[in-house]
Amino acid sequence: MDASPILKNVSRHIDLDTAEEQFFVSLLREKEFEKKAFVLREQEIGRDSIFVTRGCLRAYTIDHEGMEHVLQFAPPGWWIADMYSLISGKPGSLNIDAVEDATVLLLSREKQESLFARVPKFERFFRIITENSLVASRQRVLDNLSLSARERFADFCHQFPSLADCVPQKMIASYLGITPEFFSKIKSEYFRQKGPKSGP
Amino acid sequence: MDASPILKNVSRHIDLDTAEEQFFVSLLREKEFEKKAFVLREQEIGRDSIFVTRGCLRAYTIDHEGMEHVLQFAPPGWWIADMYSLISGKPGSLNIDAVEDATVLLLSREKQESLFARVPKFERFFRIITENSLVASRQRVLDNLSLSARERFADFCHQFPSLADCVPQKMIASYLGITPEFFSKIKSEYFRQKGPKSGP
DNA sequence: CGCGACGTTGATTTGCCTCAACGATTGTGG
DNA sequence: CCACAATCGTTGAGGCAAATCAACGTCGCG
Repeated sequence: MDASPILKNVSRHIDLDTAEEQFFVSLLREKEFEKKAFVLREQEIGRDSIFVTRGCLRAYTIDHEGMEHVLQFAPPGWWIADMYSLISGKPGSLNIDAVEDATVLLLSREKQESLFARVPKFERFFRIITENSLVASRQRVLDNLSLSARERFADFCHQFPSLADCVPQKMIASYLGITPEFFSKIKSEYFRQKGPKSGP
Repeated sequence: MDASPILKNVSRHIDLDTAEEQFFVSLLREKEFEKKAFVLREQEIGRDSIFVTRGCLRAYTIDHEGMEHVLQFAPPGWWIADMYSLISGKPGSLNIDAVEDATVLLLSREKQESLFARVPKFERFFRIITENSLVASRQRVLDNLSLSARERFADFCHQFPSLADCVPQKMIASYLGITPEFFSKIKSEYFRQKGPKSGP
């Protein structure tokens, strides 16, 4: 298991000595998923925080009409989880699957608690990344309230320029809250005046 | 200053001895705001986490067309802040003002850090309430993606039955992402078949 | 009392959805 | 390695949910 990506991620917010690093890594399980494989299904209990080292995951719900709604994409270096299920211990409503073949590191809630007990700094680490996620999620709420579909599309292109390469359009459309058909129309209109693959 | 509401709030997630309680309370500043007074304006730096003990605050942005978009209401017992500004130290885009006369307790980021240093349990407390906020915010994103205006309205009525009493309709409309006019139409249609103020 | 903010209601418009038909690409079993 | 199906993306015609615009009633407050 190559733990360097996750150690680099952790070191963005806290400093660990070698013993702490080793203890942390000893709690992780590495797992691989093929494209379209489920990491977590709705109604299951999500017991793990998931860190992606290769490929891309996605979290989404299915509504009463069978439509998918994408909550999050997780490319390498990102954390993903059904946090409702994780903190309540109850069945969640999120599906998490692999957009493309992926490798992840899993940290169960149980092991996370023992990590907090032995290396309290991690309490700080997870507080900080949760704060950052909250800022991003709230910004997304505001974007949905205040921006048109075209504006949200343009924002997405700037915020995640690389995701379009590995994620099907219909999933991005779903993330933006529009239909695949309308996404296609917006996109062609957008690149008509910007030139395909950006300007000068 | 009556610190019992905030101590009760804290005790939901961590246990404090008397010395810890006293130290925590010593870091708080109490402040009052009249209806419509600003707690924080956009472009200012939000240095405080805000706990409401009386009245009601609201956080919102103003878009390029001058329209307000409500991100959050904070009745008594709720925390509110411009977390982007709080954690980055940069000017934020949120306005926070009083929907009605309010009393709040302020904890500056600086004092919060000294609190973490002296009583590490608070690192845990804020991690947990941030996790809960994140769950709620993500659920709201999903609601905006998957529900109609009518469904969001009905959800809001169940989730915050008491807010309608102290918050003007146009602010609730803004929170739900609809116009005041359409809110009015939905509302009359909703109560036509449920009876005003709910059934038996 | 009179003014301004708020809420209501109706007529009209519009951004985005639905439905349908059609290429392009992917992938899969023979 | 190819035939075929399945999935995906594109394009157009028509429809609907919610916005906009406008007029009017009501309430709180100076």
